[in-house]
Amino acid sequence: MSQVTEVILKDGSVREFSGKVTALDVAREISGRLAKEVITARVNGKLYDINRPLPAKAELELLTFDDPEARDIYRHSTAHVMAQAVKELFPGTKLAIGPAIQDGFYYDFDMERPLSSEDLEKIEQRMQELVGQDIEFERMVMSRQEAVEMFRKLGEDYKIELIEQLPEEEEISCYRKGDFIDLCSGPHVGRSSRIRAFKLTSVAGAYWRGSEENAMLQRVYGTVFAKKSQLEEHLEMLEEAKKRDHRRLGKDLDLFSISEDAPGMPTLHPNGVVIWNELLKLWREEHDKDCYREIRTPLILDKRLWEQSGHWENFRENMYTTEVDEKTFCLKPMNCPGAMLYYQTNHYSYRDLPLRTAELGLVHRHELSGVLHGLLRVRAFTQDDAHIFMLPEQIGQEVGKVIDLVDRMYKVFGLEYRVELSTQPEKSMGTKEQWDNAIAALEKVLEEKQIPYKLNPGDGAFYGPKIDFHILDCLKRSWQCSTIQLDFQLPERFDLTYIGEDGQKHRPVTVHRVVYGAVERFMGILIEHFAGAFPTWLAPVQVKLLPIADRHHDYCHKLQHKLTEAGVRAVVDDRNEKVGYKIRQAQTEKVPYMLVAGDKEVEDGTVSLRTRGEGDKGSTDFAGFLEMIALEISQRSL
RNA sequence: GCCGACGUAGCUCAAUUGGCAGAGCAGCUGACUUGUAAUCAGCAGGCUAUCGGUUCAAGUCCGAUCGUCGGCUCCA
Repeated sequence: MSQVTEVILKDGSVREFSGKVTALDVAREISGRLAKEVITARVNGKLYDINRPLPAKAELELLTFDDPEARDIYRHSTAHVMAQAVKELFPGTKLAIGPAIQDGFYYDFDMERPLSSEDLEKIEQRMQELVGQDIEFERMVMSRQEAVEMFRKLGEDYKIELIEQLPEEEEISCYRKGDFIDLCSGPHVGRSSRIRAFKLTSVAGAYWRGSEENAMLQRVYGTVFAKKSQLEEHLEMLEEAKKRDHRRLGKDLDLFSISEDAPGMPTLHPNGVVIWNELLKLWREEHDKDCYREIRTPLILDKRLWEQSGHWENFRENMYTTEVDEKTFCLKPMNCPGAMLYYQTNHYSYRDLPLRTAELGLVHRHELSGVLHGLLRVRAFTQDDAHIFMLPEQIGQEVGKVIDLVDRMYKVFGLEYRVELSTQPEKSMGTKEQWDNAIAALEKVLEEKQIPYKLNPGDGAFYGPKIDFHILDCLKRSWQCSTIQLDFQLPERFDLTYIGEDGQKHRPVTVHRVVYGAVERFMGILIEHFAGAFPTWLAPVQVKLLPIADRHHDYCHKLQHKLTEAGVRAVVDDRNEKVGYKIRQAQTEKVPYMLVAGDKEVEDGTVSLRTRGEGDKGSTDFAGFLEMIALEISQRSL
């Protein structure tokens, strides 16, 4: 009796096959092209190898590289080919893990000596050969014991550790490619020849399971695509991203520098300070609208205070200290204790709340040297902080107002963001009940505002849960900017009170929140976001006046004066150079507007306008230009 | 902090097996008086990150320190 397989395709059509049939067979039936491109199949809702026989009744969906799940399988299979190549080239290498990641994959290896970039080339070459051999990825299911024994024989200690930690009911599967066997839930791409355009990009150390306690492994990163053109496009994109790197642009545009003598503590140059001041101007305008009151608290405070706040216990390894008069003082890593001291200087009625105190506070945190990264990860930074003291029933309203403020301000820059909610970490203060209430309050606000968010269990601050706003940089790395953190602990520790309607003392709730996060980091993100071509309102120099010859200098200086009076940042390039040269420099400085003036313009009282983006715009009436640019600046147009 | 790579003029980069540290741009001086992305000529610019070692000789080789860069979250 021959077995019949009934296949239901995505469009609802039904096909019948006799005997063993695989997803690849079905794809071949449909079209030769699909057979070439199919990577994996969804069979009755489960992902299947395309060379795995289908069950008697199969609802089948064929997935190609365009599908995100198939893409990850493709990447993961490439990681396996790489592992095979490494094991062949470096016998004795132990395999750890090799997952798919954004744009590619990696594999961690435990090996005798570190890999060099020449090794990467060799590995890549060997991979090319393996792919060319067109070996089948063969799925093997085995018992837990069989698997452990097999990997013990192979000396794959990490695989044994992984198996032992898999849940009891989990099926143990391996994949064999020629002589190479790896533990893997699959599925894979069927045959190695399906893997086409790959490149190994870097090698780095990485700890087994990400913990410093464990062995340091060699991690090889790679990227892979279904088509060569896609790979090339991706590599070009990375090159492009490098040009946007804020560290490169910070130097080119003379915005900031970081001295070897102050690692992680940036020095802002005059151009950077212009941007800084504009950011703070916007910030103050928007905060005034929401009735924040700005305060300033000390940089250095007695250790006693940090013991009271709980920072000494929970944050000590990140704090700088100094001895003065036989007392220990700490350089503030956060602004909250200062804000608490301010609250304590007065008595409050429930009518005084919410009290919104804002502070642009410079904080220092001793981050590990290896994590420093331009302006994006620093040791000294200015938080655009605020502490809101409120009645417990005001939480929803106040957090909602902050969310609106963040959204309003990010829109000015055209930045997109993702929201995350983080809950109670292992190391934390307060009771489970307090935490649960706080988390519930935050969830409620997000849901009421219909904001999609990702849950980060255990990622909250030690004093309370938080809502984070993440912005992506040019390399799609995610950076936390705004954060809204509930805190039931500090009011307790500092014994903050207000007098309620009942005439009794009550405990206020505190929200810590930042919008930019760190002003330095936000600037770094903006530099990359705009690739240094800032919108006019942020541009360090908004207009450059370019006289053609010496006799036009006076005219240009007169116009510069008018621009400056109107609040426009304008400079005259009165060096003894040709206009082409001056234009070239203004362009590389990414100045939004250039005004060229020669005999004709002086005579007519006009200017010849050139914009950064569109080039020569021809003769323009100066008064009209002034009006236009003043409006553009005041509206903070993008 | 850990793993790896790197550190030469303000910037970008050269310098053969260890054999006199060099170029372009920027800067300064002068000439040219300039019309939409680089005018020409000249001058100056350095304790090769720091400290120590090997050597007749070190930018180059060895060791340490400091810093920078890429990773150290993605679970078979």
